[in-house]
Amino acid sequence: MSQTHHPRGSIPRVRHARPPHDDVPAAELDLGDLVMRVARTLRRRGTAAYEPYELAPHQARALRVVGHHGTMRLGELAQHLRVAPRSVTDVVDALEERGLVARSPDPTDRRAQVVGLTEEGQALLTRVDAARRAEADGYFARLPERDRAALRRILERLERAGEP
Amino acid sequence: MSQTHHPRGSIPRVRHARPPHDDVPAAELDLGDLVMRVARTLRRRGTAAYEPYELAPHQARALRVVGHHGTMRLGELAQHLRVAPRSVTDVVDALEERGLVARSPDPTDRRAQVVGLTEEGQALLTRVDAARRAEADGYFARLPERDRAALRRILERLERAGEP
DNA sequence: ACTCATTGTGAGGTAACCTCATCAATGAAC
DNA sequence: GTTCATTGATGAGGTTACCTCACAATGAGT
Repeated sequence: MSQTHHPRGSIPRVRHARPPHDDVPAAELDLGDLVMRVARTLRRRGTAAYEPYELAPHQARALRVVGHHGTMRLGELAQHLRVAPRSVTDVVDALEERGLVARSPDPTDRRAQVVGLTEEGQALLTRVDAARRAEADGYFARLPERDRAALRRILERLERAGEP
Repeated sequence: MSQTHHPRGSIPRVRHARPPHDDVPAAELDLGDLVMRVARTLRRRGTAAYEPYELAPHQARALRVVGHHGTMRLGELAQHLRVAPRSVTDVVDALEERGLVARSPDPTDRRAQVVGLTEEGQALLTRVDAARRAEADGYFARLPERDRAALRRILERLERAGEP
């Protein structure tokens, strides 16, 4: 039962001793700080939310992208995740080691490889999607629907614009 | 002029070989993903923006908090930054090593210490603030004023609400 | 005096990134 | 057909920004 082998992209221990969080006013913070702050909270919550599945947030994200987008090249995945190509190797390694995704040679280019969900990955994705929805409900539900919509629109606009 | 000693919280090399960033549509992304995405962009830009001062983004943030808030305890700083108390020790170590802040014993409690800006830290803060403003202009300026205000309001609301 | 909580820190660890160098396969140019 | 720059993925190695646990020194309550 005890899975003692934590090969590479594992999630050994997630305890989060209730990070200090009083009600320090968010004054004098600029937009950048605010975003980072929310991101930090999100990462913490995400880590906890995906813990039952033994997925790190980033792994879950990759799983979702591959699942929803369908089989794709590693480089493509990197673009979607907005990280350096090298970085996806690790994520895919971890997911593959758990049998959630599988690499296979790209038939059109023998340098490249494509990643796709396995049966098991597909199954987990379903559950993860549900967890994600619940998680989002738990955090973003603080906002009225209007604000959520506005937030989505604004953030999309921010990231859509050409330059990084 | 080359400061070859990179003691601890140094920033040796920040090259960022133009992270892959085509125009992958932000579809099927939930709010959480979007926030993380923006955060990632911000961190990258922040790293670059603060590079001239040899400050990591987190160090710059701490410097600003201490500067604007005035001398404070380490634990207090942790609360403001929303990180575990242990984590500020490192940040303060790094800043202190560069002579930007100084620890001194808290007169009211001999267990505690307080951090404050040094003369030099004050001077740097001024410049960093300017850089930060310019940086924000470069990124958030994509948004019309209305959206920026909305974003700020929404994010503050999100973080204000009690639980993390 | 005795116990319990709190402050900061040493030790040690993780996730999520990155760059650089390398290697194989491609594809265009000669 | 052979050379050659480019590209896809990865091995090696590094950084930041977090975290937990254990502990010494202090302070506070009984």
